[in-house]
Amino acid sequence: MNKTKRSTIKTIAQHVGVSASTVSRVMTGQATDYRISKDTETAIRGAAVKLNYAPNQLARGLRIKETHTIGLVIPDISNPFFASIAKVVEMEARKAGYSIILCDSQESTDMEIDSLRLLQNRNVDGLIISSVGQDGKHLERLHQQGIPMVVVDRSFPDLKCPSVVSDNYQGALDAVSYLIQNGHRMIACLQGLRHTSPNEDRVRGYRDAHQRHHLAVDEALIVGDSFGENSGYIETKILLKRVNRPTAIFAVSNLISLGVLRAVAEEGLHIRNDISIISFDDQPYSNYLATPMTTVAQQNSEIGKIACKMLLEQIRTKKPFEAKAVVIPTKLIVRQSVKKIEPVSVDLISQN
Amino acid sequence: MNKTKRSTIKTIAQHVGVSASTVSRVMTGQATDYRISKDTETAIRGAAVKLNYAPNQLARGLRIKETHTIGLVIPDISNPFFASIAKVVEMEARKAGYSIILCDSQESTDMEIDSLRLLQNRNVDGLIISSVGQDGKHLERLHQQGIPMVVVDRSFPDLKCPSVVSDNYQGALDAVSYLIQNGHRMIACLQGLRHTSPNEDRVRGYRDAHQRHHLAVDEALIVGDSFGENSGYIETKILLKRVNRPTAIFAVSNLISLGVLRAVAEEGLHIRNDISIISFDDQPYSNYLATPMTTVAQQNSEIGKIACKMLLEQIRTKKPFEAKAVVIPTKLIVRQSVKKIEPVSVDLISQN
DNA sequence: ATGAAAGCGCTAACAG
DNA sequence: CTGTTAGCGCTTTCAT
Repeated sequence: MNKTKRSTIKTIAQHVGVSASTVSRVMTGQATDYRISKDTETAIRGAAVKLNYAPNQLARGLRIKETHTIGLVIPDISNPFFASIAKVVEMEARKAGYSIILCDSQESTDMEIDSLRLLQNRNVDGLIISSVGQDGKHLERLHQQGIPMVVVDRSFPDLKCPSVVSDNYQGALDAVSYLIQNGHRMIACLQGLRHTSPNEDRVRGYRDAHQRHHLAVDEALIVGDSFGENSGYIETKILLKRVNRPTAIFAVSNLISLGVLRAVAEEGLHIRNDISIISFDDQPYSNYLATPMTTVAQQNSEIGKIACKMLLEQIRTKKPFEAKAVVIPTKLIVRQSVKKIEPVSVDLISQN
Repeated sequence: MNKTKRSTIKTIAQHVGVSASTVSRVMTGQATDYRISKDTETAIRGAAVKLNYAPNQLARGLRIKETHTIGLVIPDISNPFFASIAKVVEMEARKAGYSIILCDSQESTDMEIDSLRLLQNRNVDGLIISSVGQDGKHLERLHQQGIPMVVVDRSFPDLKCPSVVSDNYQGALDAVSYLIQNGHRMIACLQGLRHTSPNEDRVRGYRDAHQRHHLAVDEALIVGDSFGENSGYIETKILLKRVNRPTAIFAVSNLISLGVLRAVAEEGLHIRNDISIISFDDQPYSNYLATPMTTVAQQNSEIGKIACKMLLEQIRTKKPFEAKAVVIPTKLIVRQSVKKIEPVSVDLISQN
């Protein structure tokens, strides 16, 4: 309706009686470089605020080929882990004058590829991505085109591009070792999306913990196929029906452990008394659950902050990619969801 | 490094041997409108995929004055409530061909105003905002300029702009009535950021519930000033020290109730036995807490979905604003955090 | 110390 | 059925 035309560089040029170029120079802070007289400068600045001028970033971006936007593509913004990363990325980026275009890939590779295309068409200056793909093919393509990017949470061995991830292997190793030290021998591993680096690394930690304690891993106890709540629920339901029920569960994500809680409650069982659990991802509520949960905490904010800094650095220097992989340590937060038990029968095998 | 220039409309024009306009017409799907020959069309399409052409959205936006982006500004993306709204907004928007520029205002009015300016400079086609401001002044300005927008979660009586919010008043009324019906007479209200509509509406519900039961409200029991966890923690600590400790708490947000849990645990007390609680916002974990929590559930996804639809509708029709306020019902989810007690002394006053 | 002109990539009259 | 031209708002040589 009352669509008051936004004032442009031209508007204020004729208002002051100078050329557009001069206005541009003042607005981009090159007044002194071009030795523009103090008078005209103040006149221009005055008119700018009076006419409420703000540069059209679209036009600017088209001209200088820099949009000061960065694309953030993550598998699920409603997952607190990614939400907290998004939060700090947005904050850091904004401080540096960048805006975030958010894409939720919904754990789908197709959606992810679509997002990437879309972001590229919008000329983002860089990309922060937590990829759901099995491989880094589509990322490699972008990389070839010289688009600055950093991968978070999930990494690809063959992708020469900076990444920042938690020490998933060590975190899992710590968790499962703790279970074993507490006497557990039948430990189920509720894994997430397969062939993704956090999943593989955590499962590897699970395996190695067994090996270090000279325990065989029962492949039938490694189940699940998604980081979501439902996978945790379904697999737990099945596990609990087994004649030979595991004494503990290692859940590979916060959502999965939520599913475990649901299943355990439904079966009328109790965490700790009936089955122990350790979950990846500490949450604000972890300590206030029916049984306060022992977790592997990731440093979400650190991950986001470092990723953003690395990306901005890349953008600024326009330097070729360094495939630097930053690994952030995790921390085992011991609470009460693990019962100390006397290992039975099985542990005759392992005399460590 | 290997910065392969993106192909433009021109590239493919000379490749095929036609003019740029023709290419443009084909790419924008106006081939038939302009009765372009099947031959040239297929030739153009062929070249487009071969040269991996994708229109530069910046240039396009500059020209047609539509960027197909919408700005989403929310107080805290790491709050699950807002994260879930962001999720569905992104999904709906994308389906319609729009991208989201995300701004986290960090519960600060200044940041919010900054975000709005920024988004305007980026020529977003519309805005979805959950404002932290005391009034709608800065929103009114945008509104005057004819920028399509819809307000979510928080609304302003004097702002003539569509909004979609939960029925906060009714939700609070239900919750507090439930407490009263269970015999509670000293009910603390842990409120959030004052002068925001959800807070005021919920507090009003709290008051009216008392009135309907002919109970006086003790103003000293209405405390707190932020939707954050810390406010809930601090105020609860203080409440628990009172000689005349309240028997129940009505917490106005999920984060606040988390603070309550922390304080109560720290004091060695137990939810329900020592103090009852109802909290706004149901969460996936609510049912698995030490004492499963009775909550007022909002329909987050609905809110986001409707807001997005309304915005897109506005953008499409370019129709003047309708100040339609959509109100989404809440639902009281009864669990076990409220103890049934025999009202003492005080209730001699109320013989209803 | 400032202006004129060209052009970023695209679309939309207008002209055949 | 297709091409020419102009222009969105900005920056940046190149002049002066």
